[in-house]
Amino acid sequence: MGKKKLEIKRIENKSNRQITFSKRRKGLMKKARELSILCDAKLALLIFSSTGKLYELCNGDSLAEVVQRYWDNLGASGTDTKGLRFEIADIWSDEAFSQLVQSHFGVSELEHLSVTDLMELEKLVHSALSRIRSAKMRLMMESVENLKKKEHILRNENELLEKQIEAQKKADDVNNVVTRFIDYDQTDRVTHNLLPGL
Amino acid sequence: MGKKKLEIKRIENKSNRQITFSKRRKGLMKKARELSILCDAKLALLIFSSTGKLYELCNGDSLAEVVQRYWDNLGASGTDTKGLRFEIADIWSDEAFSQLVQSHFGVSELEHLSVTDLMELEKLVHSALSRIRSAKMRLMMESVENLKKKEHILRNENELLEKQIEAQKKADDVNNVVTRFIDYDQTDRVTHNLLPGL
DNA sequence: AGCTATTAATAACG
DNA sequence: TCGTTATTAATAGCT
Repeated sequence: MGKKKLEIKRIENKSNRQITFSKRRKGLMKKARELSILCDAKLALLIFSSTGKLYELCNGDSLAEVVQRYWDNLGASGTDTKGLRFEIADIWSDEAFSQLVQSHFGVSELEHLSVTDLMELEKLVHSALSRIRSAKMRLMMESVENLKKKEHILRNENELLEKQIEAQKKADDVNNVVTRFIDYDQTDRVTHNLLPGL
Repeated sequence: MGKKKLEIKRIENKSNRQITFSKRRKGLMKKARELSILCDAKLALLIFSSTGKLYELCNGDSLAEVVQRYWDNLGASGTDTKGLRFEIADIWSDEAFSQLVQSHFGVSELEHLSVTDLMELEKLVHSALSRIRSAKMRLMMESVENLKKKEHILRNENELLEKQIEAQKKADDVNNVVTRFIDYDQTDRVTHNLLPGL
């Protein structure tokens, strides 16, 4: 969906690859967020660029997760306002975060916030982080539980089927012997009469 | 991009939500795959439908590896002084930790440590924490993968058994007809001779 | 599960 | 890097 149709294979030109990565990553995350909102789905998306940079999205909220990366990786200092400004400035392009700030403080530019506001924002983002973590953990536990249940059900089914086969094998053996007798007894007439298809 | 612009909010109609989920999930996964190919990116995508069904996409590495890398990324390094102090306070009741501090610094009370000691401890605890987290995540991902593998194997086994049963049923039907003929023909002698156990 | 009118994403260019 | 635009791609509402 560009000026020309693009073949789906590795883009060799490094610069073009980087541009396409940036655009498509943004688009992908947007669509992921939309899916989670529209359809009430839980999702997690992790993307590592070819240079190793990590982008991730969890449950439709890219903001808190990106902040999580900054928080844990760079180590946000509670008192270093300059550092906080810098970090948040880096993720400032994020639409959801921008909206959150707008609705919370009435402005969308971080530069307009006071130190007090920024500290409140910091706290808010931090609590979002822990909620996201616990939600993520719960999801994983749920998926483990689901898989275990599935396994159990399948095991039972398997056992049942195996018993059925055993039973049928026995019956079949009996019939085989009988059948062999019939063959031996030259009763072709009979089988042909009764089983014209064979 | 449909006949009408769709507002991005939860679709209340269950049927429509399901349809949209199915369509958009497919689209999202396609785009994720394209991104990974075009831009040489590693990615992992997990989607849980509202009914709990899991869909996942993961290129290159196993999901566990991608998540592992993600987790390692988070646990790299950092000095969140406030957060860490809080965490230390929380786990302070733990005897083992107390002993660790004792053996490391010669005292078991945090209050007796110098700022330098506390910073060292902080670093130590942080790295321990990230190692624990990464181990935990790895274990959980492994168990998920194992369970999925088991499920797959069981499903295949089930399919096979079901096919066997189908085949045997057919054979059985044939034999039943033959058996009924034999019964009708008063060949009790034969079955008794050949199958004294029945 | 398909179809089509629309909207949305984006490749190439500036 | 950022914005614009010509195209292609995705999909919402129907059937």
